Amino acid sequence: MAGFDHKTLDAKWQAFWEREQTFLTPTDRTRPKYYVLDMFPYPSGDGLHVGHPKGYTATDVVARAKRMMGFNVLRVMGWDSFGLPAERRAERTGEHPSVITARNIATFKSQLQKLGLSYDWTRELATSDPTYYKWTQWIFELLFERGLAYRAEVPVNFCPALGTVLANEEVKDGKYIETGDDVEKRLMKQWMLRITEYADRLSEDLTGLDWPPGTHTAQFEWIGKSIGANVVFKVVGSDHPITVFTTRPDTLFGGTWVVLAPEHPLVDQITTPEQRAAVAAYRDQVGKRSERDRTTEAADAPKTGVATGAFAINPVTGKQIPIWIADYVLASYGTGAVFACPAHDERDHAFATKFTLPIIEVVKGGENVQVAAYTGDGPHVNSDFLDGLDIDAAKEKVIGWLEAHGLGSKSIRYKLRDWLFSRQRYWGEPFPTYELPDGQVKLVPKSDLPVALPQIDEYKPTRDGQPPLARAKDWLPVTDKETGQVAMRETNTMPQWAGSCWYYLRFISPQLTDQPWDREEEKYWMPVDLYVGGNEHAVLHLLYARFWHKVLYDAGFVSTKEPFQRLFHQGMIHKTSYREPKSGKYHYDHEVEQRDGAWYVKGTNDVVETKLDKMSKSRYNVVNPDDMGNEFGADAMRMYELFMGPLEDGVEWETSGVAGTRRFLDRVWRLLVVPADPSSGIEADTLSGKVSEDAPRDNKDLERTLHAAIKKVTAAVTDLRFNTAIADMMVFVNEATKATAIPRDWFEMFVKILSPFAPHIAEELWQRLGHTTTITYEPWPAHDEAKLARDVMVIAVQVLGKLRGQIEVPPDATEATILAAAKADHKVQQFLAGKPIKREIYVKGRLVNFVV
RNA sequence: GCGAGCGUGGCGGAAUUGGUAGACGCAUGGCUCUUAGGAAGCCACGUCGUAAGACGUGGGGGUUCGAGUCCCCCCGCUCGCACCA
Repeated sequence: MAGFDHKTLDAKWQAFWEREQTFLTPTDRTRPKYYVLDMFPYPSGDGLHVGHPKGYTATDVVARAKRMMGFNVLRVMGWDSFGLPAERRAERTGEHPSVITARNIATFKSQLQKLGLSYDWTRELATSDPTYYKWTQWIFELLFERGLAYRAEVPVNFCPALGTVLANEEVKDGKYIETGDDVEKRLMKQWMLRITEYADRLSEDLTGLDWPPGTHTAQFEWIGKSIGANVVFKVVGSDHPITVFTTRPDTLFGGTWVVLAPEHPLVDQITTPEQRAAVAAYRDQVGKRSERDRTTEAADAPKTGVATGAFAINPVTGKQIPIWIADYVLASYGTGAVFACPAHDERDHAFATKFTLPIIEVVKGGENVQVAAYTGDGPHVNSDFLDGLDIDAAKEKVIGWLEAHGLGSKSIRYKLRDWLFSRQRYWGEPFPTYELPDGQVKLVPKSDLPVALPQIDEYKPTRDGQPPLARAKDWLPVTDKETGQVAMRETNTMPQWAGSCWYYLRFISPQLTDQPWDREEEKYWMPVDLYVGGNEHAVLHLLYARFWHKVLYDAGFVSTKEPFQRLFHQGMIHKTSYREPKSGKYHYDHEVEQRDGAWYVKGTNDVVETKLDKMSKSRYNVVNPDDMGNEFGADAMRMYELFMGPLEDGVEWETSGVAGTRRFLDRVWRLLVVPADPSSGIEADTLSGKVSEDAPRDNKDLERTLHAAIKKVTAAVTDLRFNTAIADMMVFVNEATKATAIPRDWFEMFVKILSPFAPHIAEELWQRLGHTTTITYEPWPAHDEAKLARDVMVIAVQVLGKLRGQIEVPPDATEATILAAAKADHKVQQFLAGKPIKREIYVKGRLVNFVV
């Protein structure tokens, strides 16, 4: 054995931490706090792959280092345990989802524990636990009481053949993508959350957050605030005017027709008898398309539409313009009606081209607006009182004019829609509501929470398409205490997002039974100082959680406006997958071989395609962290996860890289320990004697690399740039391996900075150095800037920007002596060769450049 | 289509932010030790060249004493967004 016995060490120290409760959250409140949080996983049946621990290892290094730096650290893990896969499995096997979920959680937990992650497991929680979802329901009641939860008839994708509701993603061209069964729009009463009420604050408060710019932008654009105007178009021969929303009221003079969404209520009233058949046919055709399909076409895609035969009056020109219907206008956005200005809008231009409608230029600056729309700025033309103004000035003026004439007003719209909060599933939080015979909806009294999920015999929807909870016949009726009437419980459940909207608060006091969290503790711990997770949650989860948090803030239950002060997305770990193109069959990497630059199934001529893919069981490219831990140890595995490359980058897993970090740890081990080697007569480990109190302290190279590593690792805890910090630790160990002796305090400093990365071996080394307590709370070493200086400065000498030599000078050498020394260098002299020096450039401590 | 980002050895990646390109690691080759295998240690490792040296960060051009880094054009890849009025 050339190094340490990782199996013994990993088990020994994991047992020690558990026995000593080393990672129990501290209770004194005098020290500064640090709340570091991982996005908690959905405990899938597949277990962990090596991609999961990347983020968890990064946060673990931060947590462990912060503890040593004197912070009280809140470091916790839980389970986002409601969700579809467990329900689907239950449908197949009849096993209760809670049983499936509990088993998966046990697997995940044991896999995580084998990595030595320093979670306070006494705070573990699961969103599907009634003691947890009791408070999810409690927050829902708060939303309801504040007018932010309401019920609405919402069209859902209903598949009669399957008797179930489908997500938009599952429907294409009116068919279920899996089976091809017809899908119809069916109105269902659904819970909605009024997130749009918080649109402005969700947008504005992003500014103060330390978030990746991409995520910041994604949320900002998702909310999609646009400022414009509502403009009233009178309809010829009708009392019902059309209100359109536009962000370009300045182009009204170029407005040559109006388009209504096919579903617009006015369509029936205004369509002329001649056009009725065409309109009906078009509406029928559009009705089959989902809104998603309608909105996933390019702006310049060919347009469809039908004229209603009716005419509207352009409010600024007074001219009559035709009214059309077209599917690119959506009933659910704006007012469901637009006016078209083909000269300055791509969609309108495509429409005008298709149906030969007039195009009037009103902003100068483009080429020929008959050929292509011009969307840039410029002076207005053909626009009466707007002529000569730029877009901003024209907008302001025309809105003033519209308001003065009662024909419109300034208006703000958001892309963000209210949040559809009902799911027709079993494995989710039941709504704490019931409906009286008269349709009135009431909340279950808070003292009766939680409304627990009832047992049912089958997890499928009912024959008539009711959600699975409708099968719980005994559970459905409930007596309203106020009126004595028998009411019916809600059969929808909440979406998976619900539980993850507030779990970071429950971690603060997860065992509390009479409150969701302790208010004083919340003031101490919030906000989350560092939140790490994948960027697939850039919008939905992170936006929904912010929304709930703001509601809780308004209600006085939390003390911060925002939950997550700093956000970081770790990159995904990929692995090559091998797939036979014909059959679509995947192969493990040991089943394939490379010949003449192509890949084949071993021993055959069957070609396989290679692709760098996400790890997934179905692609046969999963690397299991348990295998890595068994072969190389948890510490080597942890270090490789962070050494692979920058944390935010997606990289390919290379198992040979783990062997490299393992070799590094073996080298560290041998600095202190001579490993037992029975074959050469050494029966037990002994201390090497290399690390000693009286080792000479004049090894400047060793001291410098130590302090450089301390500096880099300390910075890495803040920057989350671990790969180069590990490289610097390797440099120190290479230097220490060369040294004949290492002062004991230097080695101890190194073991301390190593400990967040490789805690098992660090604890063992610490103990063998004679310490009796854990290294977890040892004070973090500080680097000494003076010790980073070298005895000699190496200065590069360039002539005309090309490297021609190097000189060594004392660190305190003046510029003049350095320049003189550089000129004296014989190699440099060859290139100067009597030519006059025009310029001498000296970059402090780095280089000299002569221009000749 | 629009937007953002990226392109560096056989591979993952470094580069003090305009100052010695290739740190650290993987893979590979050589040597030492070893009965052997393995481990460990040492050395080499961008290309061409015996060497001096020349060339070299996707390609082309520019700014500069000096460019992987800044500017312009092109090529390629990745990730977002996708008729939002």
